[in-house]
Order: sequence, then structure tokens, then C-alpha cells
Amino acid sequence: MTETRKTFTRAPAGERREALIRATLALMAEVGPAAATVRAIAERAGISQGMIRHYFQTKEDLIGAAYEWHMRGLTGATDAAAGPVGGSARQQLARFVAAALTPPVIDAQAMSLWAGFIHMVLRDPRMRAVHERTYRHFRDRLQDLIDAALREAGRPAPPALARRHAIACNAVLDGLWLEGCALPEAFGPGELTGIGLTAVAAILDLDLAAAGAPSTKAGTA
Amino acid sequence: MTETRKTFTRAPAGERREALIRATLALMAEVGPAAATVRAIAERAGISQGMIRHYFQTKEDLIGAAYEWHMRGLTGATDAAAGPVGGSARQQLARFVAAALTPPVIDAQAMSLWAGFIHMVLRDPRMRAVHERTYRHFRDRLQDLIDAALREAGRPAPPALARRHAIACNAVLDGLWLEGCALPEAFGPGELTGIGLTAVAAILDLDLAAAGAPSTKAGTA
DNA sequence: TGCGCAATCATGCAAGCGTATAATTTCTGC
DNA sequence: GCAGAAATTATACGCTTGCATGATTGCGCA
Repeated sequence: MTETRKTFTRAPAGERREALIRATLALMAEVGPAAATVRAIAERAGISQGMIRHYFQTKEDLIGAAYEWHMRGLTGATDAAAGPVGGSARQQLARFVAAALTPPVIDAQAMSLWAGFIHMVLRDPRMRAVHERTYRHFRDRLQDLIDAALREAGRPAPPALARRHAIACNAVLDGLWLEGCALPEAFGPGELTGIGLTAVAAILDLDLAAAGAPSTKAGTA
Repeated sequence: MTETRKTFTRAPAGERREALIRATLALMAEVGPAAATVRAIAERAGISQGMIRHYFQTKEDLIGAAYEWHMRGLTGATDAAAGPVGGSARQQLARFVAAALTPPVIDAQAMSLWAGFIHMVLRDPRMRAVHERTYRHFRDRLQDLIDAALREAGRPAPPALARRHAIACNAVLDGLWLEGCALPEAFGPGELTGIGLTAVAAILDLDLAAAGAPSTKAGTA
């Protein structure tokens, strides 16, 4: 007659934390930020709602951890595409640009998720720190690639100019990312990548056409 | 002994609707999206909470109306700055760029507000329609200015190219807008405008330096 | 002036929220 | 194989939420 509890197995702390973070992100992305309630998150993670408070001091802490996780994933995907290996600096830059404008980085849910977080950046110092770090990391990576490409072309840029180049190119990527995510059907296949490469090339006065994107009109086979 | 009710005066419907919309935006911007509850909104508007349901079928309707209002204000501010009057096409374009990268368009709360809305764009068709219309309007305006500036320079662009130019320049503005709003202290005074003008100029292969922004190093008085 | 309608206010309700706590279960070390 | 600690479940609490309803009040129109 005793109502039986759900049986369970213990898991390492990291695993549980990750499960909760993934569940949070999935709910926010699929249904919207408001859907990420402690109950829904716990259910999605397959554990009881008490676990949230067991692994995070407060729900806000969990949200913060999820934000960091998401941004790390987003910049990581672009980073990886440029790769430490392979090709000229120009080609690496082109690959970086193309990666930033192609799935999985271009993704409506990823943007929705990002937007759902961003308002916290203005209010929570910890969130702000994550934002600042992520942004800087991405831009620095871009600046390094730009620097290398310009040096390769025999036109090394002084630091101040390199910084301005990086900010401008970063803006192009951010802007196209936004538009590509929010209105995917407004652009033809490969169009975003093409425009991104052209714009970055124009800003740097550097030819990137032949370099990276397999989806542009491409060269002769 | 009878507890006395709050006295009130009747107001035209439009006025009440506007008051509710303004209150919604103010709360979302200042405190965050979650703070815009029916009770808080009504209090801020100085009326009782029943009025929300009296003027809007549901809270979601109010949010939708507020979104439309906000976006109209944002694009309107940039539009106005370029102005129907005055100067060469090049100068108008430069003013447009500068306006998009200067307060009140560059504003942390405006961006936070925008982000708070954006996740609804993916789910609510009406919100999506507003987003699409706003985006298109802004980009078309930009494309017209670009078109005129290129014609003026004796290099008219075929439609397909003009479209690509508009998309790229729009991305620059969007990206710089984001970064300028989210990390205002990361840029020096006038730096955003300077970078924006330079980038747009590079993309269009057009000199905009002397044209528009009073905050760049500027000409002799 | 006074009637009637619609605008406005006040209050109530069920549901859902984040958090707290106590009861159970699993697992480790001896 | 057993004791104790830690992980996990289950449930309760106080609050807030969006929405509904009924009482009241201001105001145009005769």
C-alpha cells in the first residue's frame, strides 16, 4: 500500500549540471524563455525539481550557466571551422566568415536563445562579464585572422587600424547573422555567405572570392 | 463609511491605448520583460488593471502592439535623420548611417527591448509580419539612398547588386548597433560612427568621409 | 435636468511560479 | 553486510500571475 517512489541512480555532479543546462536551453529555444520554469526544466532533464536547487543556488544561477554554455558553443563552432590548420591566412579568414554565416551558427533558435539572454546582460554583472568575454574572444580571433591575411598580402596593418577592421568585419558578421537567423527565407542559398565574403573583402581591400566558401558560385571544377 | 473609489475621467480610446503601450515599453526597458505584468503596466499607466482587457483582447495583443510601436519609433528616428531634404545623395546616406549609430537609436534599453520581443517573432505570425515589414522598410530606405549615391557618382548599380549592397550595409549598421548598445564603453566617442561610415564607404567604393558625421574628425569650421 | 450607456474600478479565482524542507533511497568505506 | 553520508524525491508554502466578474461612476444626449 505504500506509494512507491521513483527509483533513481546517482550521477556525477557534472553530468547532472550539464543535463539541467541542456534542458534549460532546449526549453528556452523551442518554446520560449518563459517556458523554462524549474518544473519544466527538471522534467525535461528527467529528474526531480529539487535537483535544481541542489546544483545551483538559485534559478538565476542556472540561467547564467546556460548563457555561458550557449555562447561558448556559438563561438566555438565558428572557431573550429577556421581551424588551426590548413591553407593560407586568406583561406582561413574566408572559412571563418563562411562558418559564421552557415548552420549551425545560423539558426533561428540559437538567435532566439541569444536574444532571450541579452536583456540580463544589462542588469546582471556576471552576465555582462560573460557577454564581454565572449564578444572580445570572437573579435580578437577575427582580428588575428585579418592581421595575418593582411600581412600575407604584404600590407600589414597598424594596431589601431586592425582594431577598426575587426570591429567593422565583426559587425558585418553579427548583422548578417541576425538577419539570416530571423528571416532565413529572405536569402537564397549561399547568398549570406557570398555577401559576407564580399563585404569583408571590400572592407579589407582583399580578394576572398576564390578562397573559402564552397557555396558561392565557385571556380571551375 | 462607504470606502470611496478612485475618481477618474473618461479618455478617448486612442489615448488609453497609447498610455498602456508606453507603460509596457517603459517597464520592459527599465526593469526587464518579466516586469511587464498586467498589474505593473496598469499602475504605471495610472489606470486600473481591468483596462488592459478592455482595450486589448489579451495581454499578448498589448505586447504585439507595443512591439509594433517600438519598431516604428526606431526606424522612424533613423529615417528622419536622413531627411527628405538637404545636400547631395552622398550626404544623405552619410547622415543616415550616422543617425543609426547615434543616440537615441544607439541605446541599451532600446536594444534590450528589441531583444525581449524577438523570440516572439519566431512563434507569432503577427509579430513576424511586423518584424519583416520593419526590416524591409529600413533596408529599402537604405537601398534607395545607396542607389542615389552611386548614381550621383556616375556608377549606377544594377538591381541585384544594389540589393546585395543594401543587405551588406544594413548588416554593418545592425552589427554596430548591437555592439554599441550592448558595450557602449567599449567604443570611443564617435568611433562607431567613424567605423560605420568607413565600412559602408568601402563596401560601396564611395567616399563618405567629408560628407555627413559631425562627430568624426570633421572639416574646418 | 436627468436618463442610460459605456468606461472605469475593485475584487475574486484558479493556476503556476520559485523556494524550502522533510522523507527516502543509493552508494561508499569498512 | 552494515552504518552513515550524500543524492534524490516528494510535497508544502507563500506569492504572483493573467483573466473574469460585478459594482460604480462619468458623460453625451434628450
